[in-house]
Amino acid sequence: MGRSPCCEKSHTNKGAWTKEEDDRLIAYIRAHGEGCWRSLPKAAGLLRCGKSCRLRWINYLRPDLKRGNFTEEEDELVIKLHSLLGNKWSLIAGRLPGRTDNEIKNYWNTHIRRKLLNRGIDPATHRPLNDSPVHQDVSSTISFNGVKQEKNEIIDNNPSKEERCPDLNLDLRISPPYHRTQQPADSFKTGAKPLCFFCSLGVKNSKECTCTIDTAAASSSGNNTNNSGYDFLGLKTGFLDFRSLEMK
DNA sequence: AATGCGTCCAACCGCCCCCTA
DNA sequence: ATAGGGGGCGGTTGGACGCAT
Repeated sequence: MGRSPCCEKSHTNKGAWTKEEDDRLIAYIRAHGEGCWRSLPKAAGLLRCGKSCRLRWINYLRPDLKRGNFTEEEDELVIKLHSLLGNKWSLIAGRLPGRTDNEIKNYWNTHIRRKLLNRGIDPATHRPLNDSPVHQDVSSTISFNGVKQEKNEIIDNNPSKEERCPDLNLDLRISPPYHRTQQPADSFKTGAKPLCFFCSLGVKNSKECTCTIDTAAASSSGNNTNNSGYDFLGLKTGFLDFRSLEMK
């Protein structure tokens, strides 16, 4: 017994969307906002699966989408983020305003993969193609555990530890997401604690999350004020300079 | 003009996670 | 505590298009 289908497939259209369907979806969302995708098609008079409506809206109809070619800066940012996050397209998209995960995924597979291959870099590992597998790390991409390890190394301030992914020199600074999460100014006003690295990336309830730890510590000590000095990564620096995570 | 091939990208599929009752 | 539902995500597919032969 599998789970119940998200919609009655026999009564739904599939394939390319028509102009009329687009108009109906846009009009409905303008009037009612993004709500329950499952019930939206019926309410909007669309013979579509709710998921299909969601995808169409997010990837194509949303008014804040940036259409057109990727800039060189966007290219490089995607490459850097991919080297850090792997195929977490939604997280990568969260750092590129106006770009969708689907768009970035397609762009990666069609353009950037080839670009990296031309540079002699394996797009999956971000290592030189002729690099012997014997010398490669077990993980094909930099995992969150790897990030945690790096973060701990910073905190430990121990420069003697071995570097990961030595071929990569990531001159990357991660800033809070452009959208989706709100915090910044208000959190300072209200005294709310800035998000840790994992929360800032949109990873919910991560085991690595330091927000809850700090919050618990703060509440247990009766101290509910902002832990000033910690940035959104949960580090004591003003920002995380990924040069300190250099993988050269 | 017809055909074959490669590329691009919108859309689908199925799994997973999270929330809620 | 847990099962079920809904939403989100990543992988994959297939049709449209352009170019070469």
